[in-house]
Parts: sequence; structure tokens; C-alpha cells
Amino acid sequence: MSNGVPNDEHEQQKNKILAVARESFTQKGFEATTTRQINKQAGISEGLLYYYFPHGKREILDAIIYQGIVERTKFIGLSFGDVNSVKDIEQQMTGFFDQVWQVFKKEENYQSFMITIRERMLLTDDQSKWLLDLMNTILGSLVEFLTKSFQKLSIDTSNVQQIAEIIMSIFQKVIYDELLIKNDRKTSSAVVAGVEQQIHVLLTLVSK
Amino acid sequence: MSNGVPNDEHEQQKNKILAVARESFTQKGFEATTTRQINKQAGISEGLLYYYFPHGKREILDAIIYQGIVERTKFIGLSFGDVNSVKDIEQQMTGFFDQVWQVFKKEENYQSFMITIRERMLLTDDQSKWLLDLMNTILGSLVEFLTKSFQKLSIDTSNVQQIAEIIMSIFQKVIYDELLIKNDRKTSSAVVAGVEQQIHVLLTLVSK
DNA sequence: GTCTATACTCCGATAGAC
DNA sequence: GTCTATCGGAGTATAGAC
Repeated sequence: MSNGVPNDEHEQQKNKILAVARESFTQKGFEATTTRQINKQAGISEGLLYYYFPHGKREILDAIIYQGIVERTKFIGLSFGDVNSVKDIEQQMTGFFDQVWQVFKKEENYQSFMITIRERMLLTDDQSKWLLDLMNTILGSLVEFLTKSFQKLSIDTSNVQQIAEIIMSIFQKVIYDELLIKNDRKTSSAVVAGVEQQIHVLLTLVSK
Repeated sequence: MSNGVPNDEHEQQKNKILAVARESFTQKGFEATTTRQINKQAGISEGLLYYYFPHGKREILDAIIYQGIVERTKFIGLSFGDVNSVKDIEQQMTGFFDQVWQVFKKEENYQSFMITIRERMLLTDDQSKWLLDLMNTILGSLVEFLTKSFQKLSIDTSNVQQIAEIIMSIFQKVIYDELLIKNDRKTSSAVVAGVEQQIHVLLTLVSK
């Protein structure tokens, strides 16, 4: 850190430790992962871990959680475009879902997500609140987008809040099921297709 | 167990240990819970735990998981009744949701659910598959019920599969959010009201 | 920065008296 | 059935040489 270059050797060593720990925390959990094993897998000796993370395992966990939240929140720059038909709305919705789905396909994001959920009792309120905040932000922009689009297409807007919530439910159910329950982020296109069908049916009903 | 009476002293002791362990596994996790602490909280001495559970902590976990699955699966005797209007469908749906919600309000059910999700990497495939099986069973009866009801009320049945899936999403999203993310099963009636509104809007759209 | 060696604690599990 | 005492091992963290 002496020269301020972000990817100097110091940072590389730290990242190596973080990567090994993230992998193991995901596979075996925080408590079941030992510093000895992290050292071994990272190819470093007993003492060195404490040079990079003076507060030990817990500091490593915090770093992983923090990195993960920052990384996953990046994709939120979601800007819904203009629409001229219901079909357009549908496409924007499924496009947004794909975008979220891609995020969790990245090993690193998937792992820090799983750790954050699994070890939530170890986290501070701030750390564990990120998902709810994220969801609320997304729901907000969804309501805004649907309201604008419905008005333009002369669709009744009185239930727009509930419709947005239903769409969020469709997205979240799939993500929770695949990641938390099935533990399978490589899932087939069948899952994505299912989501798209449900969105299609819902929006068809809305525009009738 | 010599006389076959289900609630003899032997069973009571076992249940005491299980209750203490379940509480601690929920609060601190399986790995972070020590047998010493279970012994202390259960008011028994060092060796006694191994008299009741010869295979130690792991056997206790298995017992908790198994008990929980059995207990939570009981409520599945869901029989949807006859309907004469869309309003009836709506009531049966919200009634079913309330039923599920009540199950998780029971401390014991909530705890074993959380443990099952949280420690899923420790479980056998059989043990971790229960939720998916349960969901599919429910989805099946939902499709059946809606098909029958729609036919009776002369509603288009071509999208009944997707509509059932959407309803499942609405239910599951709330349960996951409240239990896994917010960690708050005592949640206000606002959550239930939100679900009911979404179901209402969806079924109104369907019957138009 | 990186290593070796090790201190110290606590864990799961067992032995054996009662 | 229940207890006390304790073993053997493993965990986190530190000391100190290089």
C-alpha cells in the first residue's frame, strides 16, 4: 500500500486469501472453516494471515461481505427505457431479470451472496439490511416505470403497486429457489423461460 | 423406551436436549454451538448427552431436521373446497396462505426451518429436498383447484399453470423475505394484507 | 513480508464410579 | 441413568528469527 497502486503485490496477496476464504465459507460455512486450512489453501504460512488481517477470521468475513455488497449493488444502475407497446414492457422486464440473473452466475457474487444470507446472524444490521434496501429500490423504480408506461398505453394504473409487487415476487421466488434451496446457480434456461411465461401471462391479463 | 409410552421420562430428557439444541442452532448455528453449552443449558452433565445421542451433536442435528420436516409437512392436508364465485377462490387462496403462515409462527417450526436452510450443506440430499417436494405438491393441488374452479366459473383455463405459479411466487417471496432475510416471524398484519391485495388484483385481472 | 514453532484455549468424546 | 474427570486433538493467535 505504500505507492497507492491498487493491484500491487500486497493487494494480490489479500485477494488470494479472500478468494480462498470465500470459497470455503460458501462450502463449509464460516465457523467450520479454520484459519489453518485457509493458510494451507492460500499457500501461506501460519502467521502470515495475521499480517494481512490483524483481526483474523472475522475481519476476513467482514471484507468478503463488504466487497460483495458493493459488487452486487453496481448493476442497479437500471434505467428502463421508453415503451410503445405491452410487448415492450414485457421485454424490459425480462431483460432486467436476465441482468440480475447474470450477476449471480458469477462465482464470486454467488458466493458472497450465500455467505451474507447464511451467516446473517453474525452480521451487523447494516450488513444484513442490504438486500431489503436493494429490493425496495428496485420495487420503487418498477412502480415508476410501470406507471409511466401504463399511462402512455392508456392502461388502468390503479393497481400498479400490486402489479409491481407481483413481478418482484416472480423474480425473487426463482432466485431464492435456485440459489438458497436448490443451491444451483447454473440452472437451465427452463427456469428463465418459466419466468418469462409468467411475466407474459401477467402483462397480457393487465392489458386486456 | 422399555414400555412404549411415548412421553416417558426418557423421551422427555431427549426432547429437553433437542429443544435446547434447536434454540442454539438457530441463534448461533450448528458449528458454533458446543455440546458443553447444550449440556449446561439442558441442566445435564458432561457425559449424559452421549447416553441419549451416542453419535453426538450430529445425531442431534439429524433428529431436529427430521422432526421439523415431519411437523411442517403435516399441514399439507390442504383440501380446497367448492367455489361459486371469484371471491370464493380469493378466500380459499388467502385462507391457505394464513394456514402456512400460522405454521411458521410456531417457534419450533420456525427454528427447524431456519436450521434446515442454513445448514443445508451438512444435510443429505433427501433432507434438503423436502422444501422443493413440498412446493411441488402444493403447486400441483393449486393447478388442480384453479382448473376446476375456472371451468365452473367459465374462465379461460389456458394459462392456469402460470397463474398458479404466480400465486406460489407471491406466497414464497413473503415467507422467504420475512423468515430468511428479515429474520422476523412475528411480522405485522401488513405483510398478510399485502399478500391478500396482490391475490385480489391478480384474480380480478384473471376474471375480467 | 514471510517463515517456524508454539502457547493457550476449548472442543467432542470416553472411562469409569455411583 | 447420571455424574466427575480427563484424554487427545484441533482451533486461534502470537513470538520471534530471518
